[in-house]
Amino acid sequence: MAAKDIHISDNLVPNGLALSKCTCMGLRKAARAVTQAFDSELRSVGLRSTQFSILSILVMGGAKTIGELSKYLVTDSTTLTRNLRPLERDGLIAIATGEDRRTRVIAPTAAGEESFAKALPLWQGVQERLIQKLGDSNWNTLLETLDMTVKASQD
Amino acid sequence: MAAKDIHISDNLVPNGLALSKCTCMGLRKAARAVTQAFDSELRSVGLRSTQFSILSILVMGGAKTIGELSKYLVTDSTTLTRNLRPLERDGLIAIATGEDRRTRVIAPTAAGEESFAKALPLWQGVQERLIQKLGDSNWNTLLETLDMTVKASQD
DNA sequence: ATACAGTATATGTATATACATATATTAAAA
DNA sequence: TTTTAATATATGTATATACATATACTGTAT
Repeated sequence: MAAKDIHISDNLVPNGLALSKCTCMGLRKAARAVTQAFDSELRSVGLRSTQFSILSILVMGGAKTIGELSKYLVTDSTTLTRNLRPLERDGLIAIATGEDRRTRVIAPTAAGEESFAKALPLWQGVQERLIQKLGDSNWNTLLETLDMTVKASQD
Repeated sequence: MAAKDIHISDNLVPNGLALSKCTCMGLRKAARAVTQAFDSELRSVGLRSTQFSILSILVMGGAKTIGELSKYLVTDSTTLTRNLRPLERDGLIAIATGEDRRTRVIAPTAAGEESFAKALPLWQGVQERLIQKLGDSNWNTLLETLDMTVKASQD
């Protein structure tokens, strides 16, 4: 049975809101689908989506502390501490103590920049195919509403 | 430094695509933000977003196999096998062997229906606040483009 | 200068996620 | 009918995620 053949018939709560339109489920579902697509391409260079994101921020934007990264990525800082481990282990980033010695300053290594450079055309391929399938207008709308959603969830 | 003060200045790849507009990063970021909001409400009834989603499908749509759930949720079936564990351990679902004895049929228990009923108004609160903050039109657009994105990622 | 409050990160624990692989069962082929 | 291919789920392993709590450091008040 294909996914599209599954119908959750009785899915209206009393006031008319549909559970099948749960914002959280919809977002997580789409995030899984898209992550699978990106991960599948990036696998050949040994990176995952999350790792590529972190690397891209560091390579394009320069060294950042864990706190800065976690705010930018809307990730708990304890999550980020752990997300950095595989990158450090593989020699793609370096973690140093900052001037404020409570902080850790994360910088890409030469190997990290190289890995990012290898991954970039693969990323670009998936990104472009997705934009093309969605259409420019829908894709732009998607990215805009995602940004709004992040802000709306936070205040 | 606030997240909005962080600027990834040099973020255009040669052909003009911006890394900061990575579809995957945007989706994952928004999924984290929204999940945090829903989880924060659902915590008082001991459910997480993922668990609430699964419960809602079973309660509103009836028993489903792991395969059916995994297709509907765009989740790897091995992930679903594991997602069910906490729900089973807490007595909210029952897992039985189907007529096709390779399959497992997942059904909500009475406790599961009760837990879902308790969670529903909490879910509704977060959902409505989000819709209100985004505006009906933006929210509808979001849910539509998310659906499109799932489809686009899959073919 | 010292005590105390606040901040940045780390660790313990639990769930979420997926790939590679193994197992069990069904369906198809010979 | 026996063999073989396909399907559904489970397990091993690794990463992603966040909360509660602990630790280390900074800044402030006295």
